[in-house]
Amino acid sequence: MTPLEPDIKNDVDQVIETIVYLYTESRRLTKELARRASLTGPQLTVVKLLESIEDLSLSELSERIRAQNSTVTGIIDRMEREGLVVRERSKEDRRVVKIRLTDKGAELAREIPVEPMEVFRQALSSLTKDEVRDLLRILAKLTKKAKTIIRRDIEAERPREAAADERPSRSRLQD
Amino acid sequence: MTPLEPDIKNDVDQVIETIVYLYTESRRLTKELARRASLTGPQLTVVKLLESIEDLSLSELSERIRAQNSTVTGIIDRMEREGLVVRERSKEDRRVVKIRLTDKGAELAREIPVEPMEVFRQALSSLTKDEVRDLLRILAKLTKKAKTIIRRDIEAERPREAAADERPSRSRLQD
DNA sequence: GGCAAGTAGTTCGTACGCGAAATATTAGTC
DNA sequence: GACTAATATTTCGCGTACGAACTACTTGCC
Repeated sequence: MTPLEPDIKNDVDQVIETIVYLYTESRRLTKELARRASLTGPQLTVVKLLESIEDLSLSELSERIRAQNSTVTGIIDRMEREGLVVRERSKEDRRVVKIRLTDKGAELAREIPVEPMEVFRQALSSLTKDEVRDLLRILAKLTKKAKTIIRRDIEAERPREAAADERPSRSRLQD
Repeated sequence: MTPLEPDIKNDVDQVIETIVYLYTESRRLTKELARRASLTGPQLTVVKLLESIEDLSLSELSERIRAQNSTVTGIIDRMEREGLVVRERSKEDRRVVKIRLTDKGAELAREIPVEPMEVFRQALSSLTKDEVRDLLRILAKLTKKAKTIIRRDIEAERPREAAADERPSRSRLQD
């Protein structure tokens, strides 16, 4: 591929810096807003998700908030302890656990008007339609390339010498 | 020409989705690459930072990797335990702790060619120069707006006059 | 000099966040 | 119907990640 020019390298770093900034600040603000309702960031996300969808399995929840099942188990544990949600085993498939808001959790959800990544949404509203389109197009191209790189890189786990053999080397992307 | 269309909301969500995807996948891959050197993601970041700069105080390190001092203390603890870095009290200011790579740490750094956020860098190289410029310009505008929102929102936390009343329960600690 | 205020780093408690292993249940095969 | 593979969730160990409280040291001020 075409190697980067020095000044482009600089722009690239700037782009990375910006994306990291936007992402981390957005998370931080979500956390701050959550704190006012005595919640954590992830808990707020779960509460708002369950408010709109209601009756999600733990796996579905994990997928939505981009976390592993083992992580979500802990989050739900603490929310259950606080009386915000309840676990219910599914009748059709007894392996599945459905998560629902309690009355207390639903009331809390109503009181909090925010959505996760709200900063993004508000900030994006300051862009023109064309800018949003451009942004989306470029980011889409970026994502496509990134997916290729990720796939290649995961498969190239043991490329150098055949000395390594202890790694099963399976790809695990959940997207 | 049409001022507002329903699919703009869709584009906005798409942009958010994409940025989150890029960020989280990039972190995941960094972590994966670090694992091959028996490191964690943050540890890899620290090693590569110290390779290029050498002699950073803990606070400077915290700032660079966008984490709190208390977080970095733990990371350095574990790296010191592994013999990758050493702590050294500064002569000029005995409160300051300088972090340096050991020979083992320096050698490890040399063996690892990656930098954090490497996926971004590689993926961005697939864009044209103009696209990178556009992306940078739009993201800069986005950041500016986001900063305004964040500042406004933080100020709203401590209302100078008693204008807050829609918040029912006072938030306590424990979050 | 002496002391109050500030700064650098650590400690502590809590909550993610992940991967590997364990458990429980369902589906597929003969 | 029993055996096996697959799926959903939990458990466990470890490493971040943060804010509040604490210690050690420095600076500012008199």
